[in-house]
Amino acid sequence: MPKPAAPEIMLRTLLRQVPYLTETDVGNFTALWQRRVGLGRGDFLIQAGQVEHNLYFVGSGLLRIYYPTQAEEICVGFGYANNLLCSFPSFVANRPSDYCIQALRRCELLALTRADFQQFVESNERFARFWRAELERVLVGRIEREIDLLLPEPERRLDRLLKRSPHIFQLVPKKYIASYLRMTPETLSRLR
Amino acid sequence: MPKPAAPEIMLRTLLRQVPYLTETDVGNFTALWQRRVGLGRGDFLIQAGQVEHNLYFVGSGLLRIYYPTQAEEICVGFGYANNLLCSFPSFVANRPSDYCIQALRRCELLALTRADFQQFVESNERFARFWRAELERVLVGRIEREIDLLLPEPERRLDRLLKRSPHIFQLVPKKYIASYLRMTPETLSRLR
DNA sequence: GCTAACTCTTGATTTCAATCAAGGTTTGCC
DNA sequence: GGCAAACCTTGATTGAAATCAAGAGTTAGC
Repeated sequence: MPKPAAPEIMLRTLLRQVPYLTETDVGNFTALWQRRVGLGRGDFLIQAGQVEHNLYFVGSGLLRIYYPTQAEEICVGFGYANNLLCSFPSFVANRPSDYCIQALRRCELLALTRADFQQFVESNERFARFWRAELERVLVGRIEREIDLLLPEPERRLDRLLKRSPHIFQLVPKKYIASYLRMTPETLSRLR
Repeated sequence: MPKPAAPEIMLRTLLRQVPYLTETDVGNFTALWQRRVGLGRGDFLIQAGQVEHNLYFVGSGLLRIYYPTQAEEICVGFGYANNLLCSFPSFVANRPSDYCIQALRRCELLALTRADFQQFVESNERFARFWRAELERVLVGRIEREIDLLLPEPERRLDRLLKRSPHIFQLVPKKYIASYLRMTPETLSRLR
C-alpha cells in the first residue's frame, strides 16, 4: 500500500480538479487550513450543544455523525478520508449543534475557521461559485437520501445504499450502517 | 379575506426583504419571470422522466412532490403559496426527474427557465450570494427533516412536524401528510 | 343544491421488524 | 501474542404498525 499523502497535498490536488479555480485561488485557500487535529478512537470532534466553528478536511480515518436522543444514538452520516466534514447547521448558522461527531478510529484532520472560510468565499467570486456548486451537490445527495429513508422495506433501503455507496460496507462497522439505514443490526445481518 | 396579490407583486415584495439586493437587482430578476402557469386539481407540473427546465414560484394553490414507486407514491414535499418550487435534482443537473409534482388544487405559478436563472446568478454577485444563502437554508432544512424520518416512533415523527410546520395540517389532506411522515393514514389518524 | 368522489375514522386481523438472548468471531491494545 | 472488548450472527418471542374492511363525513364540480 502506498503511504497516504499529507492531507494538505491531497486537499490541494482535489481543488486543482475544479476547472474554474486558478492556481492562485487554490494556493490562497489551502494556506488557510493551518490547524491540524488528531483524534483517537472514541474521541469527539464536536459534542451536541457546542457550536461548530470549524470546517474540517479528513486526511485519514473514519468518523460518524450522530443525533443523540434519550433512547438511542441515530447515525446520520460518516466522515471519510479526503472529504469535508462539519456539523453543517451549526457551522452555517453559528448555533449549538444537535449532532455529535466521533472518531471511529484514529483520524487526522485539517481545520479552517468559519470566519476565514466565509471571508474567503465572500472575497473570491470563483470560489463562491465552487461553494455554490458544492452546496447544490450536497443538497441533491440529501434529497436522494430522503428517498432511501422513506422506503418502508428495509431491503429496498439496503439495496439503494449498496448501489450508491458500496464502499461504506468495507469501511464502517455494520451496527452504524444499520442505524444509518433505520434498522437494527440484527435486521441488517439477516438481509445479507 | 383580502384578495391575494398578483404573484409578481408578492415575489417582488419577498425579494425586497433581502438586505443586500438592490432595487435594480430585484427589478431585473422579477422581469425574467414571464411565463404564467395555471394548473387544475390533479394536473402535473412535471412527471417522472421529464427534465425540469424551470424554476417556479407558487402564487396560489397547493402541490405535492412525490416519488413514484411500483408499490406506492411516496410524498416528499409540498408546494405552497409564496414559495419557490421545482424538481431540484433535475433542475440543477439537467437530467430526468425522479419525482412528480402534482397540483392538489387549482394553482397559479410563475416560471423562469434554468438558462435565464443560471445566467442571472452568474452575472450578479449579490444575487449569487442570495442563492448561496438559499441553498444553505434549504440544506439545513433537509438535514433537520432527515432526523424526523430516522426517528423510529411514528409519534415522535408527528410531534416534530407539528412543531416545525403546524400550518400544513390545515392545508394538506392527511393522507399525503401520512405518506410524508412514513406512516399509513390510519396510523396518523389514531395518533390524533 | 345535489351527487359522486374523495377523505377520514374506527375496528379486527396479520405481518414483519424489534427485542431478548446467547454463541462465535474479529479487532484493538498492551 | 494474548487478552478483553467490541462486533456479528442466529434463534425464539413479542409487539407495534400495516393491512383489510366498512361506514361516516367532507369536498368538488355540475
